[in-house]
Amino acid sequence: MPELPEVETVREGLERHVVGRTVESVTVLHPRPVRRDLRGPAGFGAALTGRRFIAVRRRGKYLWLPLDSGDALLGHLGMSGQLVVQPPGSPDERHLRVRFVLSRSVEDRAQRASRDHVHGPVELRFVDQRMFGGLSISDGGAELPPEIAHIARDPFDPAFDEDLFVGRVRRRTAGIKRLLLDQTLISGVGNIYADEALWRAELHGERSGDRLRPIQVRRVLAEARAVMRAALVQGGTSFDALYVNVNGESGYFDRSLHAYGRESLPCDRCGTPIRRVEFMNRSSFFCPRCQPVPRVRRVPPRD
DNA sequence: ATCGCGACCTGGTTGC
DNA sequence: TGCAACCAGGTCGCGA
Repeated sequence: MPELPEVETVREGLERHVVGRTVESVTVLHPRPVRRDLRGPAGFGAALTGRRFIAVRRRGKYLWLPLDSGDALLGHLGMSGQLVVQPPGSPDERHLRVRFVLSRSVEDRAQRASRDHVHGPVELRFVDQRMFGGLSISDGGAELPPEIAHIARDPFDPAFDEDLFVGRVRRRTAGIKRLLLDQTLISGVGNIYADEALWRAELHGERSGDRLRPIQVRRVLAEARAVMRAALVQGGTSFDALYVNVNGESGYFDRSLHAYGRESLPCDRCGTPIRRVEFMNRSSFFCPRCQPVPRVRRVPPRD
């Protein structure tokens, strides 16, 4: 379940191993992951062949790789996506969907020789069991793909506007968890870190945005930052070399979770069993004592 | 504009 | 042992 920390870990890996390389060939093994690209699988591959990756950027859970053409390769990992860098010839992953064979230019080889000892071709592979994720080419999207212009800045973006976020949350009637998951308000937060941030802030996810004090919104934002920062530090150390993992490192971080996935286990603060409830067709975990359900029930408007 | 829900996907796990 | 139901959840699109 890649959220911001996992995606940032992938970004760093790609920056190290893919930037500067040129696309020699592209093989789309399943059409679904490139469904958003109107060129179709063949056109997608043709448009990328011969292009060079010049950077890797991220906003929230989206990644994009600006190309030497001014366009960009835009990607989202969805629920189960991975981007891995492998030596050519290594066995295909079970759910390999797209393969990019990358070469390294002579000038780039000289430039980066001290940072990266892999000189031969490598493969960038998009692996995705459930295929909620995808790749597409964003025309002119090097700076910021227009497809994701509606996504808010994430809390690690230096230009993230905290006052703006607080103001927008406090004008909304939806529960704070739903608002944390709204990528147009704040990006990068998913179900796991939303629950963790709320546990740390001692707020129930159903508390309406417009009934929260500014300091409470600031608190949950600070906790979201803190928990994602901690995950990022751990995730960043869980791989090196060529293998850029997405799912693997969440296992490391499991041990640091206080709410998510801990149904019936004692709250680490007060010992009360953690509760699990259905929410938005998924699960929410919270401590019923530290995070009391709001007294005034939010009722959806009738008629 | 905002809210809240269902659809999209696959495969590992659970229960009968 | 076999099979079906359930569960994981990010994002989009829709109706209200």
